[in-house]
Formats: sequence, structure tokens, C-alpha cells
Amino acid sequence: MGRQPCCDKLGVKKGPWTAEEDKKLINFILTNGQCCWRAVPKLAGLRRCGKSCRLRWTNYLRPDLKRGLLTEAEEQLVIDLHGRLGNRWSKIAARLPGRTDNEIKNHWNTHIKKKLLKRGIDPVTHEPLQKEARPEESSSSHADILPESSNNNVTQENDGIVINSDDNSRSPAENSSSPEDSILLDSICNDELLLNSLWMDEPPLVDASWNSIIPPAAANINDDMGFPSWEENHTRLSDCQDFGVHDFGFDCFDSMEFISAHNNTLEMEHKQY
DNA sequence: AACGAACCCAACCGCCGCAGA
DNA sequence: ATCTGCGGCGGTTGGGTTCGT
Repeated sequence: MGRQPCCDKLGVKKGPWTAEEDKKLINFILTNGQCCWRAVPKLAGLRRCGKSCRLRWTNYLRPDLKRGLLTEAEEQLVIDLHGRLGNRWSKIAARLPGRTDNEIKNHWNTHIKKKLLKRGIDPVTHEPLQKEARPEESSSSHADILPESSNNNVTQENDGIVINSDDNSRSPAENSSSPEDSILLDSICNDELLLNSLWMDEPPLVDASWNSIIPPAAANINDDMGFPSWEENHTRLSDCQDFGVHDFGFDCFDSMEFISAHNNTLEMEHKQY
């Protein structure tokens, strides 16, 4: 019989969001928090489906989002985590504060895949590309590439996660990231507890800690962007990764200061079109 | 300058898992 | 035990931008 569409198709707007819609959504969420997304469009006065609102918020409007290209360290971390978790973009994104699964997925498909191929590494299995029977490149589906436990450095978890124990040992020369980036990467990659928690599929880390990290009174609003600077928050975000997402309540973030600053930012961004 | 190719990324689509009835 | 609705996830697409000729 099929499921009902998530929203009434009639009268529901699609396509790019306007500044006006963004404002409505931001204002609504900042005043009411993230409640049931299905109800959001109606309550916020938007002609969008709830799913679209959620996506817009999580991928674009969330104030903790870090814009711009991924740093070398972040990229390396993504590669490492992908080697262990596969295409679980949301889980990977949870390890990179300020990055969304969509962003990482896009970056993977457009940049990292190519980089790995250039290095002679299969982006799917994270193994060195073999001269043998892999015609053209290795972008085929997961299923036909996963090794059958024949590799000494790759084991397979019961849920299909591919683990590389040492395949990710790239030459340091390739990683020209800053010392701080390296420290960040190392601290995450070498953290056995953290990695174990990944295997357990337990989400110890956070994708939403920003809302309490930026207390309204203490929020350091940048004049140009309207958001606290990433550099400043990053340490705090990293620190806060020791807490679960549920340790932070959304409702504590309710800054009219932020709303107006954010609105200004949005206007500026939309004017660029 | 004009055109096509390649690239990038925001947004959509459809499926899945979970919770509640 | 089954059904239904919702949120979330990963894959895909389409339009805009940049690059190369």
C-alpha cells in the first residue's frame, strides 16, 4: 500500500530556501527548540515539509556549523573513520564538530575519493589498489569488493564494518596539516576508548552540543558572521565530546542577539545570489 | 568571448528502525 | 503481534559555478 508521504504534496514548496524562510525557521527553532519536525512548518508558517525543515536546519542553519573546506586533519580523520565505519556519514560527522553528514558525504565523493585513488588506495576497502582483476577503477558497489577475511590487516565486524588495523598508516609527508590539527587527529585516532565506542555503535559524541556551549550571555558573537568563532568553540566542542548529546538541552539556547545577528548574516548571504 | 566539460553542493527521495497505539 | 507515523540516514540529482579550450 505504501506509506503516506511525509507531507502533503499539495502546497508544499520545494527547491532552494529563501532568506525569508530561513528567518522563519531560525526564529521558530531558537524560540521553541527542536520539537516534532512534522509540526514545525505549520507552526513556523512555512510551506515546507518537516523533513525539508530538519534538513535545512541541520545542514545549513545550525549556528555551530563550520563552513569551508575540510582541513587536512579533518580529511584524514574522515578517511580513517570511513575505513572503520564505512559510509556511515552521520557517525563520521558526529566526530567532527561543526560538520554535517551531508557535507562530509559530499566532500568524500568529490575530493577524498579522488585523492585516495591517486594514492593508489581503494576508497571503498581502503586497501592498496591491486594490479589484478579490478578493471578501471574501484568505484563499484560495496558488496563485490569487501574482502573475505583473506586480508591480514582487515577484519570484518559482524555488522559489516570494515576495520583497517594499519592500512591507514599514510606517510606523514602526505599530511601537511598544522601541528594542532595533527594533535587533534592523533588524539582522536589513538583514543582506544573512543574507537571502541564506535564499534559498539554507541553514540557517545555529539552533534548538537553547540546549543549549550554558547550560552546566550556569554555568546561571543562575531561582528561579521554572527557566530562565535570556530577556533574558539572548537576546543570547547572537543572537550564537550566527552558528554552525550542528551547532556545538552536545546532549550537553553535562546538568544535574541543571535537571532538578529544570524538574520543579518542570512541577508548578506542571500544578497550574494 | 563563447562554449562545453567538470566540479561542487544544497536539496530531494526513498528506505529503515524505532516507538507508540 | 501488527500497524502506523515519525525521525534519521544514505544515495542521488539538478542547478549553479568554475575551469579549460
